[in-house]
Amino acid sequence: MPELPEIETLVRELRQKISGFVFSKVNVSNETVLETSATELKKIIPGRCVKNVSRRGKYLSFDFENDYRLWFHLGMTGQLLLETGSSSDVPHTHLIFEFSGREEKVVFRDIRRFGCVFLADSKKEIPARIKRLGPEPMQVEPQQFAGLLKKRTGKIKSLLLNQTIVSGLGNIYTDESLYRAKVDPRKRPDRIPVQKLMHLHQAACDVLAEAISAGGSSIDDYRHSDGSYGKFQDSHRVYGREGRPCRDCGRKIRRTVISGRSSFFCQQCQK
DNA sequence: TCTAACCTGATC
DNA sequence: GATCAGGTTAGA
Repeated sequence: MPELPEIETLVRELRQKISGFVFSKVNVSNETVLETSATELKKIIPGRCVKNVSRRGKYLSFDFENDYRLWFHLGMTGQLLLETGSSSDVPHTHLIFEFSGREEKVVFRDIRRFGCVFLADSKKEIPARIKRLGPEPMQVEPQQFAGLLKKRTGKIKSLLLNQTIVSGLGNIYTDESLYRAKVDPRKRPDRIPVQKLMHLHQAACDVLAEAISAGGSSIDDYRHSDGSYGKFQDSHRVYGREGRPCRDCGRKIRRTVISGRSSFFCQQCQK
């Protein structure tokens, strides 16, 4: 599910809603999503105040004092919800965080359990998973973006999905970016002019910004922190539109498989 | 650089 | 029953 716009949406909501909240306890019903032991979590979390909620790539973090952070990755089906009722009955609820003097609880739910949660003292050490991330697409210069891709081999779509090159793009937003930049997802970057790669960077920034404004894409499992749906799925131009007409030329959108992932594109428009 | 594997559920 | 799904990664 969740790519950069979906995580950014959650970050903005949760920052607004729980900044200043102090954790009182954490309930762990499934340890398999934890990369930090339940024992340590229960020892460290209570009493910590949420100073900020932030994002790096597809990772979200609750920021405490002294650079202590609680990191979340939502995998394919992860959800971070702010709930008031009894959330523990809902299947696949793995963690529930409670706050001092507050009714709301932060609930981590993940059907397929590809997500993960871990604590880190960022002052001592940046977690390896975070450290290896490439730059944020919206914070990198177009020329640098083009340069990062140019020096690699492989299909452009695979490279955009590689989080160590650029972080935050997933299957939806790579396809949507490549469509807008009119680049064939199967093409190798050494056969794409630098100008076009820079155009691709602009396309990615545009798509990401629009998706954030729409609150992300809710196709299957992604939900806002209040359980509501994102809206950007209605604006997808190629993703999930196999056989339907291209918005620009009317030809049928094609589906192929790249890096084991479905890839949607218009063979007429994307060269 | 690419594939298979990790998991569960929905759909064909 | 087989196939597919917003991700990541260990191993070939």
